[in-house]
Amino acid sequence: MKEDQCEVADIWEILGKRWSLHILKNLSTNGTVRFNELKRLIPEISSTVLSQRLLELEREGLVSKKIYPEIPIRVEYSLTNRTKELESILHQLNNWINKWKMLEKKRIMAK
Amino acid sequence: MKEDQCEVADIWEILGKRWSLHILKNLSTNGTVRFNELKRLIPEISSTVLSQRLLELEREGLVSKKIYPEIPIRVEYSLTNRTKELESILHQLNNWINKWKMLEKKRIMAK
DNA sequence: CCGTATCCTAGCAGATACTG
DNA sequence: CAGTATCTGCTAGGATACGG
Repeated sequence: MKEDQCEVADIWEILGKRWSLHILKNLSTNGTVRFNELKRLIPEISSTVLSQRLLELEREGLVSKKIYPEIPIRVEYSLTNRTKELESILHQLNNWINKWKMLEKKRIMAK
Repeated sequence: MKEDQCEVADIWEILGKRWSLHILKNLSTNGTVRFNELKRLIPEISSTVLSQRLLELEREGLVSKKIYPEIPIRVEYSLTNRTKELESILHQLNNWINKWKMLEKKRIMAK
């Protein structure tokens, strides 16, 4: 009885978490980003959560992490190849939402 | 500064909630479904939560509700036209996940 | 600079019981 | 039948402070 829907639920549990999408989106548009840079790009996020999300995303193979053992240390995050395909899907989702919000506005104005 | 990403996050907050996808999926495959029918299709869900989710989904225009004032009362839920487009996106997402899980398995077996 | 450890809090999930 | 009301955990998220 555990069919495909459950799998979607799995990924949703990762992507559905707060900030996951913000992170992916920022990596998508900025390419390679450092930890604090990311934090500046998403000002409302806390280090704790950003760290957690990145760890999860890395574990799931959605984000790759590169450590440069310099002083001070430098860590760079980017999307993996696998995530590139996801990008297009997210893009579609985005379009869908925008279209839908526009219609929403029209409906309200029409009243 | 509230650009498109924020909108995606919005929708994710709805869809990302527990059971939302299960509900949409069931409506997708069964077409028109009554409250208790839905509850039977998702046995682990409670009335409280099902009711909440349906309300949220309805508010967001993802689900339509039709009330037949019979006795006993009959209420039917179904997807809206707008949600149909979403279906295809979710389907793609599903494919992506499955593909990705297969690769995952292969990697583990290759060890 | 890049995080982890700690503690605190809000809100969600679920069980149960009850109404039009 | 189709819900709402209420109560109780629980845990994800957030603020803060500190360490490699």
